[in-house]
Amino acid sequence: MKLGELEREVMEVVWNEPSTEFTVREVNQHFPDHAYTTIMTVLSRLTTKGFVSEVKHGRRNTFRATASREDYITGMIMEALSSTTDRQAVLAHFAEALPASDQRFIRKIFSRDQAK
Amino acid sequence: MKLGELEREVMEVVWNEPSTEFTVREVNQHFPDHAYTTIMTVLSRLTTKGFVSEVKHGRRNTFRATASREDYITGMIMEALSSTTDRQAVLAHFAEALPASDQRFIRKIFSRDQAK
DNA sequence: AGTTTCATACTACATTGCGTAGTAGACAAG
DNA sequence: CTTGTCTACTACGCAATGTAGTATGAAACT
Repeated sequence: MKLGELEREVMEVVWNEPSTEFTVREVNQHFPDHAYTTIMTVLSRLTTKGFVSEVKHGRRNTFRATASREDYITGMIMEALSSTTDRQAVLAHFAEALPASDQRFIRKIFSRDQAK
Repeated sequence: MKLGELEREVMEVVWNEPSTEFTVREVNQHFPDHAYTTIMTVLSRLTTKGFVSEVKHGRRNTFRATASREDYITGMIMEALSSTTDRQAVLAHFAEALPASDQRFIRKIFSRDQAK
């Protein structure tokens, strides 16, 4: 599922501390220019979308990320990839377009677990 | 730039024959359930967005893709990647999540131009 | 030439997603 | 019991997109 701009910014906050449970107020403190209820709405929508889970602690509910940023981005990439029949053309294109440092990194990954 | 659902479907049509110049009617024939003018509007918007170029042939204009599907998808992947500070975590995650056949393919690419 | 056909340009409206936030009601603390 | 805070519910505006009608003008047919 796709995220809007503010939704994404909120996710950045919770992704940065994956094991922390945030109250609305704590999240809101990262967004001084947005109303408390705006952040509530966003968190609520993110809950519906499954990006955060809401834990009820009496009346002070908390939110935490259900998955990591890496999961999300990897998911986006997978989705992009799945939208073509010619995966190899895309992969090749993609590999070439990557900066050299990323290419080296990938090379390293794949030579490391060559055995597997 | 992002595409809507119908916009994307129209792009699929023109991407499938990159060197063909399509008239509106020709594109419309792939969408029997949509009005001619709907397809016109979509093609017009795709022109504005730069995904197709419009060539005026007197009164029967034609449209063709300005870039390949691979370009587009690669662009999406790059954009996804650029939205994190920790590229390597994502790349590693991504590499692991790929099906074995894709992994083999990447391995092959990178071992081929090891020299470069 | 006059009429019919067809393509395009322009305009318009509905829906949806998202950002924005107010208000009401519940509950807790002082 | 009053004041502060938290959540649930509701609402509104805007932009993107899907949808398509109408007007206009050119081409083709007779």
